[in-house]
Amino acid sequence: MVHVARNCVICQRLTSDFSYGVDCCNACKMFFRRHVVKESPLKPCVSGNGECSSDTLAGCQFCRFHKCLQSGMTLEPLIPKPPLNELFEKLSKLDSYRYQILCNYYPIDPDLNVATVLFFKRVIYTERDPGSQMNFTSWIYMSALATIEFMKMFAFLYLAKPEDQLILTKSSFMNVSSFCAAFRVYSSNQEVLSFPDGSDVLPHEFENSRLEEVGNCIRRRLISKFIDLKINKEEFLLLLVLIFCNPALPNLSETGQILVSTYQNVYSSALFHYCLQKYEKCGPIRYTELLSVISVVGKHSEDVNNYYVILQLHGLDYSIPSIVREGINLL
Amino acid sequence: MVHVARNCVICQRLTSDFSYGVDCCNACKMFFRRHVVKESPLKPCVSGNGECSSDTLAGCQFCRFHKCLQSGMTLEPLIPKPPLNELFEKLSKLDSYRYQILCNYYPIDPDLNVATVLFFKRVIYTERDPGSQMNFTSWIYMSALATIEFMKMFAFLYLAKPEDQLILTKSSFMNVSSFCAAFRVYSSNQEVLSFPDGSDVLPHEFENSRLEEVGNCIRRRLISKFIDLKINKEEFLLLLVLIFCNPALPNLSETGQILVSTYQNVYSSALFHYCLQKYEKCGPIRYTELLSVISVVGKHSEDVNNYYVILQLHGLDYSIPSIVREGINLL
DNA sequence: CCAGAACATCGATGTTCTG
DNA sequence: CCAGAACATCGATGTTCTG
Repeated sequence: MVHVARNCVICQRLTSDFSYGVDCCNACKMFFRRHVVKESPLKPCVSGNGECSSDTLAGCQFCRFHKCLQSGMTLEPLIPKPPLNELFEKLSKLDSYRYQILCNYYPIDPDLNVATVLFFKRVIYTERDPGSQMNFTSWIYMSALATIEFMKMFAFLYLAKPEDQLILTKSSFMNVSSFCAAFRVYSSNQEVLSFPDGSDVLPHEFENSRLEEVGNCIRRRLISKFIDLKINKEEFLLLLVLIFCNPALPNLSETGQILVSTYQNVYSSALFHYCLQKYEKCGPIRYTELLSVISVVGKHSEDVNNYYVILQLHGLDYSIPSIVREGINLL
Repeated sequence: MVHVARNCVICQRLTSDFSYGVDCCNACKMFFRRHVVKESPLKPCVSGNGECSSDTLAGCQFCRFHKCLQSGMTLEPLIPKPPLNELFEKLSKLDSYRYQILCNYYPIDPDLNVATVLFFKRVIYTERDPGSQMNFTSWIYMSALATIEFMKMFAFLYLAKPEDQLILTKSSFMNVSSFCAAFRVYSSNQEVLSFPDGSDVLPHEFENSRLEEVGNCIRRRLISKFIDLKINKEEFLLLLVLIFCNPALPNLSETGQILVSTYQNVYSSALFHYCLQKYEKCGPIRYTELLSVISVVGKHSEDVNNYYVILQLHGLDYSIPSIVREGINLL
């Protein structure tokens, strides 16, 4: 038996190994493995443009990792998959964390944008005075922020290229935010979307029949779907993650698509297993029903988009924070 | 005697030390010391915007180092100062390296810009076929590249913020390039600026009395100054560095000014010591004469600027590579 | 008391080895 | 033969100690 030396597809060093589906040296194998297993964020590209050449690859986590993805290294089996109860516990904690921020904090900066919230390690918030009055504008501002902070807790986001992180966040934080609000309202047996203090999720200051029509869809569509399906907390939590694990976004890079679709797989298979466990032979049907919630979220987001377009046409969109505009423009 | 604990001005940790002129902990002291002594390039800012907060400072070389500079830490005594003969040997090597590139290489990319050459670890060049014909455009293109590659060898450049690196490079590579060409021509007892193959440093294709006038200043001004002063290789090498250690550039950040003026100090004091050693009591006068060369470089650069403005006005600037345009726009 | 050498620690990376 | 645990190394950072 002859060992044929080939070049590592990542770093070009000579190797005779075939690991994770590609010809690569042990060092690159372990590098990739560790980052996926630990989900530790990548240091930014050393050359600044994500185009380190192979002789500098070893010094640039970012380029090396993305070269691994691009070369087709097996990603999915390496992703940690805790038992379902642990997973739900973790997701539930993250969701409470989101709700904590939403209800109790306010940032010092009154007009943050998505990129700032996403790329700053720590945005500075102050605790809200319990007596402080929230209005429509401050509620949607805080909803956006709390949701983005929630999404930031998913470490895999930081394995993607910064531009992909931005695309993913911008295109889903509004959906995630509505989805969470809808589940809170549904859990307290109400039927109309509202902010945590019970106030309306849409501005009230004008009358327009078309606005009212779209507004009512926004207020009710998601919640009635929840009622139909009698969705529970566990199902809610996994769907929540699936909403932003959407690889079909325009402009996502190749490695972005690989990452997102792989994580989508991981979470949807968790959902599938949960359904089997809970509903036994009806599990597969339940699973399909649950996935249909995601298309309802899509419809909801069209409603929101339409609503704001109408507002804008009538020049009534002055109270919309710019971070929310960023979220809507992409829907 | 009571040790009063204060906060490190860099990282806020408690400390009772006073080092390099500021209240700072030993860790920050050693961090700063090592980077200046080793002149090792800083890893890019982790948060991407150069605004890491004090709790993340320890993880971000870039922000930590610039906070050190900004807080007024003593920089100059830490800069390595080799004996003059070693310094000249080093500078001479770098200059030969520059000339090697100028005469023997050509990049694969025919239209590189300053930022790319500066921030790429390694631009890809191929060896020139000895028979390959260089024309005006390819010569000024290669002159720009070789000069920027030369400047990149000065490690202190990479302690500055990327935006300052760009300002420094853009505003001096044309001057450095002319200065080197002038010295080469002067050394071979000629009086008219030319490229290494003897061809003219200005394009020839048009007649215009004003162009001729400015062109002759460009061709002769620097060289006649060298002849006047009988400048030698050592003096040339130190002046060369002083040309781009110019802290008086517009838009240079505070830390950029600190860095550049400190290195300017180091090199001008080396020149002063050389003059004392070589010319003894006439040293100080010689030193002053030599510094006056720098203002001649300034005049030369005005000539070049005027020349290209005239070319542009007549629409005759089509053969100027864009990297050269970047160098002229800033003069 | 401060500068800097020498030593200690820690995290990332690379290599060897076991199942 | 490959996956991954265990061990080894290296560079950056932090602390102790000496002059």
